[in-house]
Amino acid sequence: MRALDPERLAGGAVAVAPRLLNLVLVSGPTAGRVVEVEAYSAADDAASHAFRGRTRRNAAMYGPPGTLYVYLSHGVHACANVVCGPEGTAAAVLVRALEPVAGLEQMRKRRPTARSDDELCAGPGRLCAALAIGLELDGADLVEGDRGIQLLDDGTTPPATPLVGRRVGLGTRAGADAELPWRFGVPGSTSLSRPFGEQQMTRA
DNA sequence: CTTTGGATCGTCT
DNA sequence: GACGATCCAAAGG
Repeated sequence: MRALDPERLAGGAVAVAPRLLNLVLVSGPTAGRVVEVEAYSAADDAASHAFRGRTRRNAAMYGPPGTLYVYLSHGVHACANVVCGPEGTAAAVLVRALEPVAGLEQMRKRRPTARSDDELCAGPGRLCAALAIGLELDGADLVEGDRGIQLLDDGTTPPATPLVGRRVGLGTRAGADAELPWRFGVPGSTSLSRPFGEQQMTRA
């Protein structure tokens, strides 16, 4: 296990997102391997929280690459993003699913509704619950790991050919391009939030 | 299996 | 005052 090379966070959300696959997110005694992510560009992406400029909520997105951006979804679930470069552009990558690696006992206690270990971190809200990632961690430095949460490289390289698909759950915002293939996954993973490919349209 | 609606609250209009 | 980058349980086929 070694610290994340900052170079891996340079280059914009769409370029960075697939490169984050297979890194390990560690939060206290719990840890999971990143198996699914989504890119959120800023100025050119109506689906991004930073599309309309800086606000109190999205301030962390304007921090340096490697900053953790946590927001509350539907007043119920926290979702975690990794801010990437170039610094100040407010580009970020949403972590959508992890494969549980350590602290499974703790995760099961935090997520009693999970039917199997594969479901513990299979979803942006789910993984935050399993790793106890809350709003209080917004703005943490994932490279230094100063606040008990860190992104590490255990030597596993990103998949040469990641799964690619459309982003999930985009709102009905005018201008948001739901067709963009900005969702990436690790082929064969059994911890994805949902399948890739020409699948369901949970939104009409 | 698919579809539907409720929960719940910080943020922005 | 409206609305989610979601999750889950319940109801319907």
